[in-house]
Amino acid sequence: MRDRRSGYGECPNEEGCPVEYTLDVIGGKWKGVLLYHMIEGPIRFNEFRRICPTITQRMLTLQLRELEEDGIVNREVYPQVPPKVEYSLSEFGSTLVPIILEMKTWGEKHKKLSSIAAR
Amino acid sequence: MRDRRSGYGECPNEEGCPVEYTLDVIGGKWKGVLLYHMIEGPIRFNEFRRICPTITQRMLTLQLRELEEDGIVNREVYPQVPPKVEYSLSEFGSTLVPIILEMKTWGEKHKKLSSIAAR
DNA sequence: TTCAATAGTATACAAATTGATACTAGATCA
DNA sequence: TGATCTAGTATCAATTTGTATACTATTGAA
Repeated sequence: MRDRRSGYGECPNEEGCPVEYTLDVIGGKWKGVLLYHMIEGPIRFNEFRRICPTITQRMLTLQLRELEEDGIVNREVYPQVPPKVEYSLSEFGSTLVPIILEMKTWGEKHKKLSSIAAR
Repeated sequence: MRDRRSGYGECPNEEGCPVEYTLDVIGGKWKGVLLYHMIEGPIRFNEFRRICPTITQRMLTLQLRELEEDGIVNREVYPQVPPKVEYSLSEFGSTLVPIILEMKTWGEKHKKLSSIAAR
């Protein structure tokens, strides 16, 4: 549902489900996690890779590009060698922080509980 | 990342990202939307279909089954013909409501703005 | 001089997720 | 008698996501 013109936007059945709209923006497989790690401040490409070692370079690139296209993250390139590129939440992206923090809170609470239950 | 034993759970790099954990539970393509429509109370299979006409029967079944497996929704079958099956948030599922409501709030606000911007 | 580091791109392929369509049973309605 | 309703299955196709590997340019360090 990436293409907003053929997906959500065209469906005229009602005025559109707000949750569906939100998921259209942050519903990518890794987007929530990436946004989470940007809350603290700008972060570099390879820092992401170290923090989430299970995401591949390709996926990281793709998800960051989509977030950039949607105006959620800013990408700043420093003309250095070796290259330095920093990703950070845009002003618009910052409006998503409450959602991400609710996810963090829930995860912290129930991750703990499920690891206890697993004993 | 459905299989918690091979996905999130096995990765021992740190104690695990809470947002990743949360997305492991509600990250399915339609789960957020389905949970949202259950907030108001129990809802039947075909009611979901009418409310979200773009979800296929198959996907609806699959996503509801996963939510059920994870203890997030209750499925109640009424022995009638034609059949009646109601889905509702479990007590555990209700702990996710704050996340869903944040998504709703955000969607309502920015859906409006983007439809204005589109003129 | 060769190696490491950075932030990627390119390519090929495998696996997982999602979608489209047709089909089912049994009661009720016309 | 045949159509309609419900809550699904079954099967196959298409899309998305993931894996693996090789490659780029430039600087600085060993």
